[in-house]
Amino acid sequence: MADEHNFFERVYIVVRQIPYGSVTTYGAIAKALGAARSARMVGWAMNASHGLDDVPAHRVVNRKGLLSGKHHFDGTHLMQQLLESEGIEIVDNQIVNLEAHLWIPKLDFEEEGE
DNA sequence: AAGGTGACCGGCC
DNA sequence: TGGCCGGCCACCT
Repeated sequence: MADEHNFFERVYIVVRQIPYGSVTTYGAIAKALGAARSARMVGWAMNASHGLDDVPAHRVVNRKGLLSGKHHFDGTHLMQQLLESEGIEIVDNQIVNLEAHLWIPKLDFEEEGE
């Protein structure tokens, strides 16, 4: 009954599966949705994720590990502190050793049937 | 219905 | 890594 017909929901589903202390990139999410070229749409979906406590948008960063979306959070450093709270080091709004915390979502665009 | 927008990505220098 | 340019695609007005 999930509104998976919406691209946004698809993004939320993936983001919600991001484990604690891990982060992922827009490209990875987009790829998991089968639309690696729609990475921008992923960001769009995140923008709509405001108010959705089920969507840890703070665990989503751009390709370089930059907290691109921190600017949209309630607090300026809210996103950073959230990540640091999970054991992720952040310097200059950028994740340190991104690959160490990088988590690539599996193709769950049909995993929801579980 | 059409145009503009955007929390991006990849390629090139 | 960093800066610039084009492409991409769904959402909003």
